[in-house]
Amino acid sequence: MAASIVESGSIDLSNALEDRGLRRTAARSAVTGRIEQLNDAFTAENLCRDLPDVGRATVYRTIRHLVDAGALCKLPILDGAPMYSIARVDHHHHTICVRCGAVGEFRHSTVERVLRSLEKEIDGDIVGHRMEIFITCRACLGDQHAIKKTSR
Amino acid sequence: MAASIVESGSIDLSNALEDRGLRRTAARSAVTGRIEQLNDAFTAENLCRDLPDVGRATVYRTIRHLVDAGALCKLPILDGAPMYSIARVDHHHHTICVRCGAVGEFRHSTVERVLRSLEKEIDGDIVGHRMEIFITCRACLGDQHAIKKTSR
DNA sequence: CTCTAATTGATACTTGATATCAATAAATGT
DNA sequence: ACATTTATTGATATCAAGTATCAATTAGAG
Ligand SMILES: [Zn+2]
Ligand SMILES: [Zn+2]
Ligand SMILES: [Zn+2]
Ligand SMILES: [Zn+2]
Repeated sequence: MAASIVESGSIDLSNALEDRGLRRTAARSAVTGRIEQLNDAFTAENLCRDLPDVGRATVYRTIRHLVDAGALCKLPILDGAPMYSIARVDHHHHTICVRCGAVGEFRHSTVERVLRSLEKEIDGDIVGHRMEIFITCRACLGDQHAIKKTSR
Repeated sequence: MAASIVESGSIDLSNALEDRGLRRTAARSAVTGRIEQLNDAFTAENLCRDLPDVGRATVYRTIRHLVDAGALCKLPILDGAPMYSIARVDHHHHTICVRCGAVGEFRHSTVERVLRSLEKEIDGDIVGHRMEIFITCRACLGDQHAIKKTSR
């Protein structure tokens, strides 16, 4: 059930696919390899550009498998394409730098406690939640000349 | 500075536009009127369908103005077009029914307290946040035959 | 090595949204 | 009321993100 965990604590992406009964192919290895090489969150188009020899459809399909497997988090961005980041710990939330797009993770038990206390107040059954904190990251605070990494 | 407030506590949409120096036109009144008539969150395409005599560009432009004015909340949905809902109170978060798409609002001071306590932990300056709770709403719990309202 | 089912990727298409720009309508001043 | 100016409109073209199709290829089982 639980996917393989590598030293860093994050899920091994190829194994995550294999665990779902998917074949190990060159195209999928190219995609997972590239994602693991990246340290930051990325968009599907980023990957397509980085991997011109892998078809767009395959890039999108592989990302979808990884999200379904829980190995990638899909972060809806207010305008434009969603970003993806490797899910390094089990349950967490994200920080997103509004200047450079860098994505971080945080865990805070209080967030979950808030949910439990809201259960009374909310007119229905809670089935999930999402929280993002928008920040100006340390790097961007120190660099007045920062440019959006995700060039569009 | 603060936009006009009507009895219900929500912002009057036409006034919100006027407050931004925009002209009061028939097309804009049609859009704001329709939004106020709707009780639920909606997509841009919903409005276009409901208002065939208003050009798509105008519908999208008017929505953008209303979001900029803070009169509408834009809710990024994981797949597909964002939904919009009237901002009824100043600062709040949203519940989204995963079955029917109904959007609600909630306020909880603990959420804001969590943020303050995270300030130490987060590597940068917090500039904003977003939280959504996914629910099965009361109506959907009682109705096994519920159909997604947002037909696609 | 063979066979079968899964996978790939070029292409066409869909959807959501924006840019263009001539025609129209709102505000302003006379 | 009328002329002038400027904002607005909306048909159309275009863009962007992502999916469907499907013949050709390839992985994995036997
Ligand atoms: Zn994550
Ligand atoms: Zn940054
Ligand atoms: Zn519901
Ligand atoms: Zn809040």
